[in-house]
Amino acid sequence: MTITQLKYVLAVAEYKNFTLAAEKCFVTQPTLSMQIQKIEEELEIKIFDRTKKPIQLTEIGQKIVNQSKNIVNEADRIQDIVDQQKGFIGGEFRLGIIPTIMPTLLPMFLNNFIKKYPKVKLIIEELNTDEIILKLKNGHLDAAIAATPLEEEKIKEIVLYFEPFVAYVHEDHTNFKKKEIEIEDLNIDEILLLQDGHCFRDGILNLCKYEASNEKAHFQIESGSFETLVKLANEGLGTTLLPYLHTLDLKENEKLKLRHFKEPKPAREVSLIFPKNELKIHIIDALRNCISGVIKGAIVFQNVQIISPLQKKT
Amino acid sequence: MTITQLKYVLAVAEYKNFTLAAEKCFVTQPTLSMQIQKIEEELEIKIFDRTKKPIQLTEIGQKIVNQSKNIVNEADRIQDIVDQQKGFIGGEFRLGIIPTIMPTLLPMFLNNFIKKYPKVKLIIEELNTDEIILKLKNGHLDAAIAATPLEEEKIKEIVLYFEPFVAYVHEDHTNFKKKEIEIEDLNIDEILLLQDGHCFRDGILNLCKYEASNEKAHFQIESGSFETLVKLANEGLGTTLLPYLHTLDLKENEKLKLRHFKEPKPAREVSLIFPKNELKIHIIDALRNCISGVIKGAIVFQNVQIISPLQKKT
DNA sequence: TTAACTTAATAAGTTAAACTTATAGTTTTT
DNA sequence: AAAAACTATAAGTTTAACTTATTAAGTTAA
Repeated sequence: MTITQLKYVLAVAEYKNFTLAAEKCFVTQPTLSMQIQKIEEELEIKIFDRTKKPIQLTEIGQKIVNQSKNIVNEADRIQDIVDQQKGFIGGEFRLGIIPTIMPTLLPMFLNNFIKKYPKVKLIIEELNTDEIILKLKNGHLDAAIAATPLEEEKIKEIVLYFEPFVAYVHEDHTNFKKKEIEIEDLNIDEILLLQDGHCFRDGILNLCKYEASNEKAHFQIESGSFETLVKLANEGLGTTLLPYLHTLDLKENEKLKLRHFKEPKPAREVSLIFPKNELKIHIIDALRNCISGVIKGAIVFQNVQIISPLQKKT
Repeated sequence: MTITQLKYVLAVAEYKNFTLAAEKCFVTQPTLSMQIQKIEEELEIKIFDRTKKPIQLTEIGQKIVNQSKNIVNEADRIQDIVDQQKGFIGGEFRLGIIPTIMPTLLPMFLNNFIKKYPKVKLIIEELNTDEIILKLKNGHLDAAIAATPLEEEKIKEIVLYFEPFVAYVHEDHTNFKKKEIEIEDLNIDEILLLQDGHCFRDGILNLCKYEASNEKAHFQIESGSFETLVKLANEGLGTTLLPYLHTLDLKENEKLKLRHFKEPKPAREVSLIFPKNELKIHIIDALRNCISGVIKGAIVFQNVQIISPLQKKT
């Protein structure tokens, strides 16, 4: 049994097709067929059920695939360990970003980063916080950008910036007449929120002293993007809260509806998070420097109070 | 990088000697030298510092060795997975046993087991409970025999038997005159205990309503074996508690000093414990049946109260 | 239902890798 | 200084991995 054979098995399991899998492995189809046969003979089991079309995994085959993923993953980390020791800034780097940060932050640093570190192959995934934590722990991600603090045992957080929330108010609302508003001016019943799963939503619920045990009957409208929420607010359907960076993209007439909070402004803490093993710490450092550089020009430091992204457990 | 190369690296790291490592790997010394060189070239680092005698690992080499252990371990599990699927009873099986169970239980079933399952290569280690839990979790052990319940998330327990505690009392002590004694007759200050780390000790402390926060000033005498404790008790230095199976090995004149408890007798629960992944469940089943068989002749069921091996967190 | 197509397996041959024996070069021990 | 212990190198063999070419089997389309 070789690591190469395991990689072939994983490829066939993924593509359900020997020919395609062979291409992806940069070998010819007979090579791959023979190697698969060899490992099947060695273990004296069939990994694939070739009678089905497309090819299916056998029961034991599925178990072997799962274990093979572990092995191949762990094997790939050898190179990471070496790179870290050498201080080499390069190789694959998988970065997760939560949806409410992705569209504003990514364009600010991405170009800069890939020019500065051309040897790094950055693979970016949009994921919510729960998925990110899972993937950081099992090694599918090298780092992520999310709202913190998360209080996760095996995950380290480095704060990048504090992003104040800004209220987006309809012209007819009483808050529209105020220059600055306070948390007490908000009514949980009239706030438009992102659908569940977005940690930004949890943060807002904390802000409004929402108890996790309550029914959700109030929130009839929940969207997956701020754009929708802004449009709904325009229709007079409620107030929404936007992270500061999102407000920069609004049209001029929409910006008039923004109302900042009095200090200390409610804000979210945005951090670069990564496993405590610090496997790719050099790339993480590079990334942090890069983001800190661009963010200084965009967010001035203010007196803020941090809203936790975790739901309060009453 | 191949699994074979990683195994060679591990062998050299273990034996600090290419020639010896080569033997253990069943290849010639040049083969091993060349393969080590090859992986070093591929990673462009030196794993071993050959200037030192005996050969030492470099800093990065140590990290690679650690990771290689993971990989090789995970790779070995492929065969386990296949064996499990086939219901094959064989291969290596690593069993941990706590020191207070080892000398009495092991001789009772070992011969029987190895005759019944000649294909199983049983590797037995004497370890205390903490070490056992650690090694079960990281895969260095396949199963273990320990006092339970342990309330460990990822570990499954199958009760083998309940083993009553028996008091061993000096002739001059008031308890010596009683036919049966009660827990209340015991005074924590005069009980001879095993040194810390043995879970049997923790069990006894629970039994005597010892509070974990107390000072340990009372226990001046703590030994690593029951033999010593018995001798100390013979000298009139205190009372000790023995698990029932240990009392069978006492000399006739010593047996006269044993005092059983009134029912419900304090007892420890002895279980076969193993990771919930149930990787070697067939061997575990075989082992359980084997032990249950011999134990039925040795311990008759009685009314008992289980003493937890965990220290109570008042 | 036959022909064309898709896909996996097999055969034969090549290349590359892993391994062997023999030997040279170091360092350590006596 | 010689012997011993140990690793590296060289040359050659065996084995394994891979290639191209072809066959076989199943699927789709005419």
